[in-house]
Amino acid sequence: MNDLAKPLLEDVPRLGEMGLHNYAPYLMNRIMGRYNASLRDDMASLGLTTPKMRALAVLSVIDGLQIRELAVYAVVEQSTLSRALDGLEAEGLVRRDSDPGDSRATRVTISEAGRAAFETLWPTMARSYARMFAGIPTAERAAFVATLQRVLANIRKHDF
Amino acid sequence: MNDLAKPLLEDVPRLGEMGLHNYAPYLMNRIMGRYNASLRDDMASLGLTTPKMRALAVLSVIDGLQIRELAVYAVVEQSTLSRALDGLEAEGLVRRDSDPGDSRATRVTISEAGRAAFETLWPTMARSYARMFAGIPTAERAAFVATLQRVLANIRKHDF
DNA sequence: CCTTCATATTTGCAAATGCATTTAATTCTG
DNA sequence: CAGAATTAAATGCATTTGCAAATATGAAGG
Repeated sequence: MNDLAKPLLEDVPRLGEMGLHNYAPYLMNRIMGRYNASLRDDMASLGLTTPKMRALAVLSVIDGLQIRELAVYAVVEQSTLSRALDGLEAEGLVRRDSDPGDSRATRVTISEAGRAAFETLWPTMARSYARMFAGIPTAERAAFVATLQRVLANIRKHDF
Repeated sequence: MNDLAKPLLEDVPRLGEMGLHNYAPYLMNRIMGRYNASLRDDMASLGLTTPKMRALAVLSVIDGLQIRELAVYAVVEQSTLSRALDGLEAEGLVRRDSDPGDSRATRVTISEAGRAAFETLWPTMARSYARMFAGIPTAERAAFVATLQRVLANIRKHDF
């Protein structure tokens, strides 16, 4: 066993000492739990599920992704995404075409109807976002996003 | 309709303009998606599910909560928590006692075995946490947590 | 004090989820 | 270049989830 690793492991602070409200992962779960739940309710009234909504949101920004890439971006299990795409395709909001460069893969394209659908739900998302950061100055928001980007870079498996 | 609300709604920036990687809720979902998935795998090998693990984590810090409070703290649907507690109680990790002051309610207490169980899984959580914030200086972490607390205060429904 | 409304928890049930497997295609290796 | 290992996506299936209803208790109003 490595000598250097030991002190690090022994130095782990206890959760109770830090307190839940100073533990970033806890706070982030609390926040996203509420954010996603509230968004899910809004989406339900528009006939969309969370996986469908996330797929549309990502595709509205980066179109023509492979399904496995979309799964990473949208933070949805690949099998769940596959079924969400069945629905979106049936509703004419996206198209699945075989990837010309790799015939195992499928590229997903958002349709005009899909863009229109996202346009109708975006104000709801934007409203949630505005509420989250209400009263937080621009500089603080920017610093926050910068840290989020560093954290994502630390833990992501894929390089996107 | 209120005059003041209109300009705000029209001013909503588009997601595409901001880009996914500058959109805080997106980044947080990406981060927590990976964090929770990785933790879930680790917990599975210890025979615990995410709801069980979260309940134990919260109780290790704040014991004797009512179930509905625990559901909020642990970010678990109450019906799901109810079933997770069935499991934890059967394994002797927590106890459910009728609340003396309100016999509709149940207070949940962590047992010694429960604390011990959490002690064994905490190093795993701490390792994930350390990895997330590797290379991020103390001051930046503190600012980040401060912003998280403000955001939570903005969106939470309960005052805890 | 009784009726009505609200709150805490559990449970039934249908739907959603995710793991593991399958199918199909690509890449690697000897 | 044949065979083995890898990757992309879809699907079968058991588990999990969460909504809604049921149960039980407490609080409020006339």
